[in-house]
Amino acid sequence: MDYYFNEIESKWQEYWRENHTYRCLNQSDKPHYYVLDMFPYPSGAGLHVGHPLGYIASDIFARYKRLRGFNVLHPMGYDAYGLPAEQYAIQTGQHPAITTEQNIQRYREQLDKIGFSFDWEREVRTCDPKYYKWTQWTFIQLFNHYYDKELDKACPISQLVKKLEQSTEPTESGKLWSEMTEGEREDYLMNFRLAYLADIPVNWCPDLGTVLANDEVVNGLSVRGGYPVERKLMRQWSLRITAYAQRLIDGLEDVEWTDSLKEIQRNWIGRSEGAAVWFPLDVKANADVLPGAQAYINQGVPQPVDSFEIFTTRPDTIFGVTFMVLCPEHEMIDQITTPAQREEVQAYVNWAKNRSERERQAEVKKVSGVFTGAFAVNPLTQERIPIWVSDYVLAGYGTGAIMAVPAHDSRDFAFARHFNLPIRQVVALDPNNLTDPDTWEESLDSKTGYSVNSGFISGMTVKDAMKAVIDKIEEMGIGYRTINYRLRDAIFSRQRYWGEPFPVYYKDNHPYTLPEECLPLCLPEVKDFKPTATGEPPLGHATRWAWDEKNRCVVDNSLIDNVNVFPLELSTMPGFAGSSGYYLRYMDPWNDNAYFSHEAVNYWQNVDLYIGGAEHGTGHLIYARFWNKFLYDIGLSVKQEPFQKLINQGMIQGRSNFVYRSKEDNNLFLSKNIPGREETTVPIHVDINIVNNDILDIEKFKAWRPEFADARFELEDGKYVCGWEIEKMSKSMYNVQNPDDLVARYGADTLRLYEMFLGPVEQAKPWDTNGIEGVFRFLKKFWKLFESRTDAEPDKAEQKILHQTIKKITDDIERFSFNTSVSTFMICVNDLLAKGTVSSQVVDCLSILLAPFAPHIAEEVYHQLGHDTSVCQASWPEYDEKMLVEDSFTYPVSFNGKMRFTLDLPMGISQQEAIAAVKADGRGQKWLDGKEPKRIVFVPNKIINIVV
RNA sequence: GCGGAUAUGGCGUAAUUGGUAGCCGCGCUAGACUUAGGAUCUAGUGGCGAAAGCCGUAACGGUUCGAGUCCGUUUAUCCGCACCA
Repeated sequence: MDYYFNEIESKWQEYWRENHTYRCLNQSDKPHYYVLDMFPYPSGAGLHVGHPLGYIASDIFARYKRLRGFNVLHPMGYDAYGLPAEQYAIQTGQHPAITTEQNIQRYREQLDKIGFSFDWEREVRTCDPKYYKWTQWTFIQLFNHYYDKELDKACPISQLVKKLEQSTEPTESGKLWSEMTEGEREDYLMNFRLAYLADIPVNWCPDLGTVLANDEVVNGLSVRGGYPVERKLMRQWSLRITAYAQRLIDGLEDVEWTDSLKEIQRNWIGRSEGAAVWFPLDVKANADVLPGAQAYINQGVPQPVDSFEIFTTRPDTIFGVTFMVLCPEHEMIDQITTPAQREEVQAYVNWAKNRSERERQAEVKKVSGVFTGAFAVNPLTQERIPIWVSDYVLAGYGTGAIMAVPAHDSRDFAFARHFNLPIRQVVALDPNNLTDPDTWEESLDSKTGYSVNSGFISGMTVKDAMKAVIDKIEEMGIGYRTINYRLRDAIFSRQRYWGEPFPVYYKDNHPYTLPEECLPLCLPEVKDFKPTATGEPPLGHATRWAWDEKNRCVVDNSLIDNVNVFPLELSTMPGFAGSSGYYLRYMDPWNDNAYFSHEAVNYWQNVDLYIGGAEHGTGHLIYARFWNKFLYDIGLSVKQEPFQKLINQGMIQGRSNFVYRSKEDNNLFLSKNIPGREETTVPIHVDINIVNNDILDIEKFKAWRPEFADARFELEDGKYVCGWEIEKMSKSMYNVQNPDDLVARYGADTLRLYEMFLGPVEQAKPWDTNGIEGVFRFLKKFWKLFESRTDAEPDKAEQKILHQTIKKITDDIERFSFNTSVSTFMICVNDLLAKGTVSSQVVDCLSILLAPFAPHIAEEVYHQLGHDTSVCQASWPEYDEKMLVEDSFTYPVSFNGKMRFTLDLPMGISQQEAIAAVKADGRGQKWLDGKEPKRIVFVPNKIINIVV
């Protein structure tokens, strides 16, 4: 009987569904293992062949772990909130919930056909109120916690309040806590809450009508849609992820991720060690602008404006400072600019402010700036230095003010050259051989030299000088050792509809969170998905928020407590809100009373294996780690790191096919290798589904589009050969391969094996189906092998093949080398077929080995061999070392390092025996030529080398 | 510019981790069985050479009896960050 994959696959998929074969319980005597895929955003385009790549890999591992006796949690769900559904809603009026539901249905159908072993009873959707209740709940916890720097963890804000109540010191605002009004207290606490509201410069995308997080903007364009993004000051919710910067770096030590991904995260967090130094204003030099300066000079009253704080990673170069630079946004520019410079400075600041983010980034090399007329004092040398303004100093990093050392910083160097400012060398690779900096072509940024012209640090290495300078400034009280991070707080508001509503209302303009028992605060219906006429987010259209428990209800965007009416927050949460903790919810998705129970999290701990794309390296994977660490601090999650081992599946690119249309004759198409084709034709994308192995199906091509119905062809060898190119997988290039077609044609098992066979999971690769036949052929051969089995006991040769296969497959799975596993299976089946007979015992064992990879055929074979349970309840076979032992080893024999021949010798022989065997061999006699060897290198089971 | 990675036949890849480079698959060539082949099977397939043999893992150099693998320099490609002081 032939291998009818259709029958087999639908039969077992139904069996698994009916028997809840992959249901996973939270109680078990077995050890636990959690295998997770990054859950997909259900886009309208459906699943393409790139999605299942990671899912197949994780499914193989999950199935393998089950066979190894683990209780495996392997869930799936949907990251269902997102911009595309909402953009579609704006265009068509179709409610995003409906589109999303349809897309989810389609995804589910597609996934089911591939035969995954997900426990669908644990499915989560981020847009489900039962789920986002806990997203909102976590937000409330973030709001109600602050980061205690001494304990180095999040603590309840009530503890901070208690400290403030007991404190006799005034706060930074200058007032005692007890003297503050409620509003002042709320404002003050806002500086500490882990979820806080603040006026911050944000990435505003006018076309999307929302703000975006840093990782959602690339080169000044939005990741979604590619619209321009501008900087804008807005009142927004943010998460104080920067409080966790150090722990996010440290935690990378404890996880098994690739070095490159860890490095991406380290770079994104961007830790820099250095010093903050106060550069006082030179009051005398600025007397004409500084209020109170004359009084200070004449009568010695306190200094009116004290100083600028700068951050530097090169405190050792402080003797080389020749000017200071402020960012255009710096708040003190107005106070220090001299009347003579005022007009010019204001013009520059305005110009800088109105430049788009993209312009600024595109013109990085262009130097611009303006002198304020003011001067500061180098606190170490008492030297007077001019203060400039330039947009190469960024407002968001450090303090927005720098000390410029043009000799040793390339940007300062370019600035100094452009404005003709002095350059002073204070570091040299060779202190005895200094050259005039004015003749330099570039600055000396290296940290390997020695300090020169630098007072007490002259002669020290840069490293020592750094330490000495920091010690000195701390001693003098003019600065301190500090660390800066590039990481910014995560902007958490989106002016969009399709997201989690904030559980927040406003009283006297101050935000308060809803009581927990009021959650979830459901997303209301709106009649329009666009912003309101007054510029409010879409939720401003809502007239009734569906919520009326506990005698409270929300009407007209307002919370009514029967006495007062409070407006609600109208923005929604960003995409990463729902995806930051979903892996924890899978542990206990039915729980209505908690995010997840202590029992569940104590059992599962964290994700053992996480598979997904590296493109989430600076987004989801940072946010989720932050989210988890916060939940850890408040006693919910039990591990500091959410994802123990992480594998990044490589991106699958599209492989486009082309036909070549003659320039003269629109109906004539030339095959790729026709001479002169390149000059006389235009390549046209052709649907890859009507091309097989680069050979065009001419009839299907004619039927594809009316314009090609009368097409004529110039063929080669009777075939039309198409051209091809690797491009992004996209509808417009007709190169999207969806898995359904392949499943229909070859079956799910072939698709699964083929996706693995394509190459290492981690590697990016173009999709092509050129090799899929070979994998299909293998399954047919395996089926043939199964049908030709005998009831005899397996003989020695079979056992050797089998045990080699067990060993190889086991090793391959353990190191995620699934492409070599497929090869191993092929070799095994070829060997057994070549041998002629195979014992059903061997086939039985092979069905278990194959079950993770090709579960349907394995299940069918396993049952036909007389088992009445699912193959996934079998146990993984152990190989027997004895079956693998070779009785001889083939030694390469070399003379004077040159390999001359090989010699089969028994295992475990001694050097004497080996050399005797070489001497006995005719080839050995020839090379020794009667001489005694000078030296013998003998490595058992490796090599025999003879020096003559 | 900084950081990370990769480089092997016509193609995807493999190499017991320093030990006969090219397993497995695709493609290709020849053959068998066939009314037929988008089925199946057999043999061959890195290059040069009639053969013996020589050459060959991006390039050059080094360590080693022995290097695809380790070290150094260079080149190319991919990815991440990018005026982060």
